[in-house]
Order: sequence, then C-alpha cells, then structure tokens
Amino acid sequence: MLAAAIELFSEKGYHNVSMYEIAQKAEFSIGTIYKFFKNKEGLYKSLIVEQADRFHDALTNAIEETDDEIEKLRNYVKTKSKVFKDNVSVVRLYFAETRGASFNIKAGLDCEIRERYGRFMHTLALIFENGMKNNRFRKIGRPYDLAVALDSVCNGFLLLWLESPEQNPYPENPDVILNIFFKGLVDP
Amino acid sequence: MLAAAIELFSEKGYHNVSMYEIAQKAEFSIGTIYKFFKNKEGLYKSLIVEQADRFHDALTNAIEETDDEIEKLRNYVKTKSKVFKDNVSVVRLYFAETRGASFNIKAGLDCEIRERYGRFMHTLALIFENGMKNNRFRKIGRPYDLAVALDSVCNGFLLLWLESPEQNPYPENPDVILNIFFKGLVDP
DNA sequence: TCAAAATATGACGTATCATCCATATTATGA
DNA sequence: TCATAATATGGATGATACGTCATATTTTGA
Repeated sequence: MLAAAIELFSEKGYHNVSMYEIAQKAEFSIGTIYKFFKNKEGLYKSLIVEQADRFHDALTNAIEETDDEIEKLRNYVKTKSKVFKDNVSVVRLYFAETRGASFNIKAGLDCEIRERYGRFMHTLALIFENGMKNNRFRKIGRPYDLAVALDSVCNGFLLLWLESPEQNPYPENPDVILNIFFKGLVDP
Repeated sequence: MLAAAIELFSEKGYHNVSMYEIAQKAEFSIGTIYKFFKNKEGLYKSLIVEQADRFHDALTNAIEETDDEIEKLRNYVKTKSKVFKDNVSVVRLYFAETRGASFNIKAGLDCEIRERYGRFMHTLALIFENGMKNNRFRKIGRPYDLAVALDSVCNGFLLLWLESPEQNPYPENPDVILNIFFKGLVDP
C-alpha cells in the first residue's frame, strides 16, 4: 500500500494523486486506506518520514563503518549513490521535502524532516571537525559549512542523474566528487 | 498582479492558492485575471519563466563583467547572493522548479526552466574550462562537474539561509564558498 | 456448520475551485 | 452629451476529490 502511494506521489505529486488512484493501485478500497491512516496527509507524512529515516540510517551506518575520516567520506558518497539509485521514486519525494520548497503539505512535516536532516548534517560535520583536529584535513572552512557543501554537491550530481541517468551518470568513483574538496583548484 | 501571485504561490504553493485569493490580493476580479492569462497554469508558468530569466540574466551579466576567471566566480557567488536576498519569495519557487522535484504543474514547465538552467550551467562550466586552458586552474575535475558543484554549494548555503536567515547567514565573503574549491582539503 | 466478530467496500454527502459569461462599469470620440 | 467600444466584475456551473458509513464480505471459533 505504501509502495503504491510512493510511486504515485513521486510521479505526479501529492495534489495530483487522488485517494481513488492510490486505492486502485494498491488493490485496496478507499475505506481500507482510512483504516490504516487518518487521512491523505497522514499517509503522505508517515511515508516520507519512514523513507527519510531509512536514508539517514543507511548513511549513518556507512559513516560509522570505519574510523578513517577520508574513508568515512568515501563511504558516505558511495552509500548515498547506492541508496538513492535503489530508490529512485522515493528520491524525488525526499528532494522535494529536504531540498526544494515543499508545498505538498501545509505545514509541520517540513519541520520534522528538516530537523532529522539537520541532525544528520551535524554527524557529517563531525567528520570534518575530527579530521581537522588530527590534521588529516586542512582548515579551509567551518566543518558544518564543509558538510553542507559536500552534501550539496552530491545532491547536485544526483539531481542531474535523476533528470537523465544515461547522459549524467552519478560518478561510480566517489573520488570524482571528493577530489573537488581534497584537491585545490588553484595552486597553493 | 504578478507580485500578488508570486507572494501567494511562494508562501502556500500552487495547489494551495485559489484564483479567488490571487484576485483579492491583486485587487482585481477573477474575470480580469483570465483576460491576462489563459488559466491558472498559464499565470504560474509565465511568472516562473520571467523570474528565472531575470535570475539567469543577472548572473550572466555578473560573469561577463570581467575577464579574470577567479573574479568571474567571485562575481557569480556575490550576485547569486544579492539577487536571491532581494527576491526571497521568488527563490522558494525557483528552487521548487529547478532543484526539487516540482509537482506544481503536471508537465512541460520543468523542461523549459530546466533547459534554461542547463544553458546557464554551461556558461559557468566555460569559466572553469578557460581557467584550465590558461593554467589558472588545476585540472581537478571536468569543468561541467565543477560548475554543477559550485552552483550546488551556493544553493546549499542559500537553502540554509532561507530556513533560518539569522542562524545560517549566507557568507558575505564569496571566498568562504570559493575556498572550498580553491584550497585543497588534504595536503597536496 | 453457522453465528458473531472483524474487516473491507465503494457510493454518497459535502466542500472546494477553476473557469465561463451575462451583465455592469468605464473610456472613447464625434 | 451620448452612443458605442473596451474593459472589468463576480455569481453560476460543472467537475473533482476527500472522508464517511451503511452494507457486504471474510474470518473466527464453538
């Protein structure tokens, strides 16, 4: 049932999907949906929160797999790629909620998702902070700024890939993305 | 009239704004709106395209103001900040259309806006390409990738700033962003 | 086997809106 | 000044869709 809703919301957007459509696709009746969810908004909300948590959990696990800061970042980029590629339809919704301005639901959802996203960003920032403390990284910016920057770049590439996967492949090698940060553009 | 629509769409989203509301705010009657625009979708479309063009024109001009590649990038970052700060409500819509998955309109608009965005991204990529040709920049990645990366980072910071302007100020100094690219994170 | 509980159904009440168009208002210019 | 053109208005209309609930179906267990 959630799967049907995800696919439809992802394809047409919250306001362009009717409960009738969802019921059809899920092979349930409308009434049954209302047994599981308070209303349409509740369905969407629980769907988004569940999926966002899945993403963040996977990313957090990837980071914690090793102690080496550079390897952590590599794992992060790789996992982000993998998880997103395996969940294309969810990614569209995830981006709509975390990156773009989501107008799907009047208010309230944004806060919850954004808060979780913010917490994860702090986890990411910690890698840069530690890397700077033990001199693996040069102090070229605030750790949180670097975390935002890295995540933004990954999202940028993922967005291109979403638009036209064959024309804009998400780099297989995480270093294509990381080198933008690791190697300076101008000579030191 | 466009101003009223922008504000409402930006605040509540396409589907949560009625023509009645727009008419009220614009101090016109509903019928008059239909004299100027074919329908609600037409209103939104012309509004978005016009604003996106304004943004891209301003950014293109900023880039063309100087011949120095580094200075071009500085102008880009600075102008992006300025234009966006002066048009907060529009930015939300612009992001929804170019960054997040826009579900406001069934189809067609995406293409037009995205295409313009893509064209601009090529302009930006040209700076990196030229900079590499004349050895101002090291060849740390494909020019187009670097353009996407820089734009994504700016967008990332702008998004934070949109969420809570006082807690996450968009860096006054463009080098805070550019140094992420200019200076390598790890020792060469 | 069958009655009672649990669950599923989908037609319907109600509300909202986009859009149209008959009418009213304003502008023009002779 | 007034007839005619141009423009503005907002109530009427029809379509869509959420959420309910009386009814139907299935499951349970005695």
